[in-house]
Amino acid sequence: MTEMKEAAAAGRLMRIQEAAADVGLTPRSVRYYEEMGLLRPAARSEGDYRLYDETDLERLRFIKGLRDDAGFSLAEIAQLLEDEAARERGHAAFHATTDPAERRRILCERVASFERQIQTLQRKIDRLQAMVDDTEARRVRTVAKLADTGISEPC
Amino acid sequence: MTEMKEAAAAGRLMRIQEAAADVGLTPRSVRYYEEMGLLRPAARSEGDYRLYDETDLERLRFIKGLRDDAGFSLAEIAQLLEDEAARERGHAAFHATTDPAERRRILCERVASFERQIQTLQRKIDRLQAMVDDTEARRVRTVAKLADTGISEPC
DNA sequence: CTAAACTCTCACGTGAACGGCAATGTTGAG
DNA sequence: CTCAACATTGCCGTTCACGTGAGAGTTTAG
Repeated sequence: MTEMKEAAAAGRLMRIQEAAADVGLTPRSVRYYEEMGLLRPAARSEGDYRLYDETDLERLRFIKGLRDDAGFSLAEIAQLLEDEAARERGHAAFHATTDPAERRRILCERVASFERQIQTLQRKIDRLQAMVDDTEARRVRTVAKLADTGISEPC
Repeated sequence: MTEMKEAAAAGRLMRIQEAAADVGLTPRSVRYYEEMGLLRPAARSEGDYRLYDETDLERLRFIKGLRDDAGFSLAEIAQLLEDEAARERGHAAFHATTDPAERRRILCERVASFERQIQTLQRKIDRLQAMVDDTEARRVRTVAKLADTGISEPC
């Protein structure tokens, strides 16, 4: 039992099946997302196997979230990931310099990127909330009619 | 100028193009939704033209909202409309009886239906909100790193 | 070293949600 | 009544987001 339970937290690289299963996708979908330019595996094995690391998994979870929860198309997700990519490039650039001014600029860009992402999601939430409010108003009107029936008992 | 500006509020019936344009859909989509069982036009002309009334338009707007804003599939929308249909049947049944107990039962069912719909939408909002919270947390961490750079000026 | 299990890259197939065209019929203004 | 404008059904085409092999190569336990 000296074998590792799983390719857990550390800097382990996983192949496509394990990676896909981990985030709840199929290998085919993961390859398709790559084809669409949504991600590239951290590395390739000698035999050209795709190898994913933890940041890849986070990215895949992010994609899945946008697809399932928000109903974004892959094209829209690509837009959001453009920002994400810029942040990662910024991360490298951040560690490549020691100039405080430069570091500050990189971090500021990241913050702005996060804010754009939040706004995109928030707009969707707002529209959904409007639908909820609308339905709620109709519910309230119906409850009012219920009171009109004379019987004021709950359902 | 005695002609009506548009087939405005009243009990006017509109043909498919006007109806579709009014809610921002194409005639083709409207026919497809009918084919999928999402709605049936209020009436047909003598020559079998589809004729839509105001409640049809509301229904179409509801469908469009679920599709565009919530990203629901037509199958999921069909589920939600099952409830909507039940409400409309309830509306007829409501006016068909004068029994207060029966009327109360119908209204209670409508309220429950609205509440189910709200919950479905709310679950989606919650998941989106979780993504926003996540992104917000990352933003905050980045802002903290910004403070660490020594310069405490805003961006 | 072998064999099973996994992976690679094409490449074609599929279901959802329409777009678009054809052949035909209906409406309504003039 | 006529004729342009709109409608009908039917059917094939398309895009998106994958599913599903085929055929060949790679990894790794034993």
